[in-house]
Amino acid sequence: MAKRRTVSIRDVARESHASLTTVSLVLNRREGRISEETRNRVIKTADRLGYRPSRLAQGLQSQKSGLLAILVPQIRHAFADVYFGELISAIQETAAGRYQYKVLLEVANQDYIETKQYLELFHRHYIDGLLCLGVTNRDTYLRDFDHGRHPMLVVNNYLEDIKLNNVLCDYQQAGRLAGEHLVDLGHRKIALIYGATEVQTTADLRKGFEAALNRAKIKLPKKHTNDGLYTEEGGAVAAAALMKLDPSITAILAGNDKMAIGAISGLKSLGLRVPDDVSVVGCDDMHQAEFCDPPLTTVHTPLYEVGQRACECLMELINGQR
Amino acid sequence: MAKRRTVSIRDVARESHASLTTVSLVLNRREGRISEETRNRVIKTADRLGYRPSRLAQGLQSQKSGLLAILVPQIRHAFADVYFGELISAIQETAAGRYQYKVLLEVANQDYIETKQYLELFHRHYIDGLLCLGVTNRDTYLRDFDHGRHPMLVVNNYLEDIKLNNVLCDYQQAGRLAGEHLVDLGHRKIALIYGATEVQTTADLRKGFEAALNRAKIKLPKKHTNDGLYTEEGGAVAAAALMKLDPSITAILAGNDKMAIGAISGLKSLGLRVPDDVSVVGCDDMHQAEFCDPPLTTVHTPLYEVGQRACECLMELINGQR
DNA sequence: ATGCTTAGATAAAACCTTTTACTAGGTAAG
DNA sequence: CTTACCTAGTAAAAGGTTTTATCTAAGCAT
Repeated sequence: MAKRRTVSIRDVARESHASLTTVSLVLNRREGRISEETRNRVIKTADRLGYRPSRLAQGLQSQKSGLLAILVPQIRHAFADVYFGELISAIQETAAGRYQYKVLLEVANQDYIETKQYLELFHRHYIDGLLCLGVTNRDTYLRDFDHGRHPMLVVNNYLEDIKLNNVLCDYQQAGRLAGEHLVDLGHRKIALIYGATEVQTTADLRKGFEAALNRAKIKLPKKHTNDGLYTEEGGAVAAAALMKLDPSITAILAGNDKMAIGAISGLKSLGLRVPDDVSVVGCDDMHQAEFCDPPLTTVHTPLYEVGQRACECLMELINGQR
Repeated sequence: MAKRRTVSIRDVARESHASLTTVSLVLNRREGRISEETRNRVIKTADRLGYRPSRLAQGLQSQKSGLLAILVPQIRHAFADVYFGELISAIQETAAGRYQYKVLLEVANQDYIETKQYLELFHRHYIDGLLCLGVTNRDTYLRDFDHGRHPMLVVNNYLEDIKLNNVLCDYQQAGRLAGEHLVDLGHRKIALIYGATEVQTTADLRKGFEAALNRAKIKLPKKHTNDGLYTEEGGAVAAAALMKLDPSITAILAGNDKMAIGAISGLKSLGLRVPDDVSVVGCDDMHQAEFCDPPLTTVHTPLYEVGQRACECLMELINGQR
């Protein structure tokens, strides 16, 4: 590995018989200060030497790292989850495409939270902004951000008692749409498999769903709801338990597509046919849903747009706009 | 937003009546050079002031960014893909846990490749190492790395004519296992839905698969193979086309689970029953596979381990070991 | 008293940029 | 002729760390 020293702005200055300042001004295209002749000479030299400004030095000077981080909870192989993946794709593409920002990946495990790594990220000038995904009410550590000193944003969720910036889609409406759909199909005994009670958007989904049912004079009693843990396994177990409790159920809304897929699998292993015996509706519109048997009916939530918008908002915060 | 200047090592030095050097030595626990008394004084002051060394300054000094990048191809919403997600999870966890390295996300779109951003990443000292995912033979731009000056690694793939470092699992064996399994079940008319011909590991899978069939005196003629584009849609179309060409096929191996799921969906919409009429075997062992109807038989490829190992190898390259 | 060693500490250089404040030389206005 | 201003350019500071080379005072042997 050849120990070739990296060419610095100093080298360009020397070789083009100009000062550091001049080179910097030319390369950052501050117009009007430098003569055409000098400009060309500098650019040519920089090209010849293959000069590339060091991001580290630039960052040190500007106190900006040009990086933002995405913080996801520690679930089993977090990034293999389609929900997070969709958001991450949106954020990465927006950050790279529109803002020349790069995206860092962080997982909030036990130790990470205890040692407050998420603050360290800012203090040590690793990042300029932070996006939090998959936030629940248990994530009280986010209170550390409520003074609003660091640009950060909660994506597709919010916390009841901590005031933070957030971008999300309307889960109440999603719940309402799903409810109306099932009612229109003539169902009267309808159940809900929710994700986790500590997630506000789940509460919203339920609220919208229940409101739609109530409008059709249908109740959503406790025995018609169950926790599916946001996983396929959980969905399967929850669906089976629901049917055992009340075999007359004819429709189920699941809080996300993973649980819906699990629920279908669980129902089938009970010998029930989907959708003939029980209808299942999901939520998220995963690409996979289309290839299930039967193709899953699902409420579209514009995750990609949410990610995009979140990234834009974060960049505004970073640039000091509201 | 309070304009509170960040506390630097200089402040710690002043407040603890010691020199910059002393503070630096203490904080980097170079043993033996500093008296116990001074050490304690410095540590206490640093604590009191809440001093945090700036990663940018450290990086500038050490010429290390403490970052590695993962480069994925530009497919539709790249990160919402379970295959990449699994690898990324493994890499992120290994990098953060064992090496205190952070992980950057990069997508290789047209413009990215044309402007050689992947080289820029190194030249501008953004990253110390690079992991390339989803590489195909068309990615000839990787030739830029063949002088081995920059620590980089191709993950779970390799290129025939460019010599690069890589870590991968044995797809020939995966193919062989799948082949033997289907032969053992008594199938004689067996088809293959491959991912993309330009991917070496796909070629390996096919080689192993064909070898296993040949050993049982079964041929794999051209009309028994088809391209599934690595997607669910592709798998569905490919499966339908195969059955149209030769309705006597009774088993299909798909190069990954997404295509397998698509194939099942395609077969069902032709009115065929799975597995009664046609068996389908996938490859990758996606978590989802278990909840398909019927539960998908799939060859386990140790993606998590591959990601882990890749990260370890990359760190060795970064640290100058082979 | 002189020289040698060592522990403890430090000044200064290096890493690479950007920005601020300044200079010299010229032109236009009063 | 003086003042003001413009142009093209530069020196130096600032940003925050680590490392190298140097310094000082004390202890000890000669």
